[in-house]
Amino acid sequence: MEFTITPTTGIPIYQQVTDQICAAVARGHLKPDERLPSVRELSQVLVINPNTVARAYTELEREGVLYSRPGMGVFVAALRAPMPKKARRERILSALDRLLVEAVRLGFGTDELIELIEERVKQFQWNQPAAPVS
Amino acid sequence: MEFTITPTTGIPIYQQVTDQICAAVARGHLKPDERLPSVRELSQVLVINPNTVARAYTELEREGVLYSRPGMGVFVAALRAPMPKKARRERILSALDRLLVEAVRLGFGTDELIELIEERVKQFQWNQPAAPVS
Amino acid sequence: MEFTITPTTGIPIYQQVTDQICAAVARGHLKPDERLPSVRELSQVLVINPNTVARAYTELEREGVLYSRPGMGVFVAALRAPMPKKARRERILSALDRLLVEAVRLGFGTDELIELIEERVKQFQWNQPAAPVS
Amino acid sequence: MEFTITPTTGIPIYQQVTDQICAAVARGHLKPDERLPSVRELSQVLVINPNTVARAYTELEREGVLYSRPGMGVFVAALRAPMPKKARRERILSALDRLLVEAVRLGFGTDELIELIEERVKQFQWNQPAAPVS
DNA sequence: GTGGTCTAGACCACA
DNA sequence: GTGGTCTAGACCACC
Repeated sequence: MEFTITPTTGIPIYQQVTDQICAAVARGHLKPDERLPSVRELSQVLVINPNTVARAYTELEREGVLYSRPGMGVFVAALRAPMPKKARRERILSALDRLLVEAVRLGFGTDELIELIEERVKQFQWNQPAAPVS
Repeated sequence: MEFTITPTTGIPIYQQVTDQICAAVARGHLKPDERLPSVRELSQVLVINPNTVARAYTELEREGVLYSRPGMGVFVAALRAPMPKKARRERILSALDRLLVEAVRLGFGTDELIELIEERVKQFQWNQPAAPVS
Repeated sequence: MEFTITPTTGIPIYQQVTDQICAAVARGHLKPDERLPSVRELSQVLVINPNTVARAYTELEREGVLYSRPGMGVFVAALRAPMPKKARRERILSALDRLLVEAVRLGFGTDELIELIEERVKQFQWNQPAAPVS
Repeated sequence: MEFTITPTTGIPIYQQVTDQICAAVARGHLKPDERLPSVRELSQVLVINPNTVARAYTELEREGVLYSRPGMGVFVAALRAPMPKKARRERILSALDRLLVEAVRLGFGTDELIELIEERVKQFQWNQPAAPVS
């Protein structure tokens, strides 16, 4: 459970938190019913406002990735039914298009881009599909 | 010159405009010294606020992708020197990471992702590096 | 005496306990002067914190539904005088409105809703008024 | 578009707002692409904090009931695909059970309850199914 | 101790 | 003008 916040990147802090939690869940670093750090705890570690952590937790709870038991803490939810194939495909294509637009703007070729992806994937310690979390 | 605006996608409208112009330039659909539609014209076609189009043009002018001749209109600038390699790499990696986070969340594996990219690239009619435009 | 606890439903656990005890009393599954399981016992069965069970018992004692004999345990109280008609009506209307809001959100029609209620009531094995318990 | 806030009822304010907007949409009082009052406007009318209104709007946006265009305002989304029958049924049954528990506690009989519902439904000006909104 | 809600006020980006 | 994010600090209910 190591999170990194980059406040200057334009990506909202609460979203950086949700993304990293999702990735940790999908890769199995966080297992079902495992307890996450408390709101106050995590806010101190990341040096951000407790409300910001709470917002991240709340959103993931509504997405079904986490569940909270007041007085007890926040926990990883059991794996959920996979989302419809079509919706899943649409979401990844939308994200992919954003990358391709940037690649075109920067003058990257297909081969160079794929090479870059394969390199980055290794750093992610990820190459097999994990359980979808949202 | 066919642009598509999706107001609800979270990506600012002015940025959707700049992205699509950049892509058109990089892929040769817009050639140097070619004239773009006037602010008023384009705003009517896309059904968006003229200020938004003006902002997109201004930004691209500042980036050196376009130039304006007062009273004549806005034109595509000549190809520019490529940006520093390090900055270029950082920008594409940042965009790439956002895609990978989404892919992990949705449970895509490396192979499935790369396959998807190759398929999408064909639809983009793009596989060779073009001149960088910003 | 079979209780079901659903920790994730948003309804506080102590309230789920009081609700189910009240319902059991009102439907005659628990009779006056019958002894309830001890706090420790029930907390083990339901896998919840003993404090939570204690709170439920204390609350029902305060409401006059249960009484405790120190050293002996907790017992079902004799039936009490009904609460004022106006207060009773206000409480059920408040609960009813919450249901109706949900029904409207989900697009249920009046008929469909009432049909559902009649079906559910049968499963509750309840169709005659029982003595009010709180 | 008349909203009523009851701060003392225990139901969170932001949820009272979301409920009333949902009901208005489902009953057709708010039509697709209709603009809602701005965050600041509504917060002044209801005498609550702008953040609270914003939270209500944000949640409904994520549920797909509303959409926002930064700089323009918040609008009613087009009707969405209905949710799966099973999920819909589960949600209404869960809400229904909460009502039945209260009814049993207060000693209401089936007939009395249904009579009450039919009476309340008339005040809601609602008896036909409307489009589901969440 | 835990999470949940609300208020207040600031700053930014968008149109 | 609009919505979006973040901080600060308060209060409450729950366990």
